[in-house]
Amino acid sequence: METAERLIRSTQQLLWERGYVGTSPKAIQAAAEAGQGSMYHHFSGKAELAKAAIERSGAELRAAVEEQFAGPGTATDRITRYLERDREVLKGCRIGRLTADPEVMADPVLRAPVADLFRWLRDRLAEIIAEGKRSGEYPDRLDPEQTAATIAAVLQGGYVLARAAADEEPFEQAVQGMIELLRGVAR
Amino acid sequence: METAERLIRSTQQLLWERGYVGTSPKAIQAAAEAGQGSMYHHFSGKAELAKAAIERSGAELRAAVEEQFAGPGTATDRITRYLERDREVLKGCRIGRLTADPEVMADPVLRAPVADLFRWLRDRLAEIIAEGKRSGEYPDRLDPEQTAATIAAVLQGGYVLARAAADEEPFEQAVQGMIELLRGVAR
DNA sequence: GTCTATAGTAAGATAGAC
DNA sequence: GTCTATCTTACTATAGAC
Repeated sequence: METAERLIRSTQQLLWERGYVGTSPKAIQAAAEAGQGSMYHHFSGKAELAKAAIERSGAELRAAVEEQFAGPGTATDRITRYLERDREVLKGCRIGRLTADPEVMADPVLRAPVADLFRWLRDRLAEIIAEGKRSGEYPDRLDPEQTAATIAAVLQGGYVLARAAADEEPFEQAVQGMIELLRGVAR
Repeated sequence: METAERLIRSTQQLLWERGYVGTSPKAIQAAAEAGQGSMYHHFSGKAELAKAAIERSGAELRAAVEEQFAGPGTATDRITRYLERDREVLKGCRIGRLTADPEVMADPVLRAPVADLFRWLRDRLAEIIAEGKRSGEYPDRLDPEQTAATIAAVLQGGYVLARAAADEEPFEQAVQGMIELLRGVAR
């Protein structure tokens, strides 16, 4: 693999584990097995590398989610498939964790791909719920945007609860609770 | 105010804004208007100070939540009051954000108060839901622990969505979506 | 493209005077 | 209790040789 690619992937991993503030160029270089000069040849610095890494992670997540949504079944089926997908729960969300990073939030260039991913996810969930309403699966009173935000929030919050407990259980409970509520509202 | 107290409060604030990894002793001293020697006289170092600050924040949050729960009304009323309480949404959760901090998660002493708060919160929510079941407000099939985890997760995830968007709206949507689902399941 | 040398700043803490 | 001096290591980058 080329050096630039190794640098991006190592940065993705480190941002996931330690965030932007907690990740040093030196650590990236070590993980990528690249020298100092090599890193600064390919990227202007930590920020540019992080931008590339965050955008890459966003694109990967989008593709993975789209895969869960794509299959057959009712809206509830498709959302359930997404919610129940295998996840590294205790590692948390690669993109969501960046919202806790002060320097990512302060830099519009770094925050943009984070904002974009969640904007896209909520829109996509709202579409599926709207389809469910049109097909008669969900009642008229169900608000697609609200419900989409609730579903996205349960996942992100589930990670928080699980990491706090150092145990996947709260995540699984939160997700199953959400699925039950969704089934309750569905006909 | 005494120096030790100022140091704790400044640390609470900085942990909230920048996390543990992003907060330096120097920044704490500046915020508390305390000298280097002063800080190291009262606390052994950054970790001990953070421990005190996290425990303090946990106790404060617990008291605030208990206040929302304490009033009159049905289970749904009380949970709704808690969900709709005024919050500094874009600042995120003071305790929840620490689950993104690698050094807090790695240190059992720092993680304990975080784990305790969320354990307590989920238990407390589950109690209220169980009361709602006993009073006939909620159906038998509703699982208190699951639903409690879902509610706690919606709040934590709502913060994540709002910060990503730099806008409180997704938080409000997620919360209202949750309230609607809860009302839907209640009789 | 990659390497080593260099550099200024900050992190996190200790020592000892007052 | 608080202050200043000092220390070691890390952060983040630049410069210039190869």
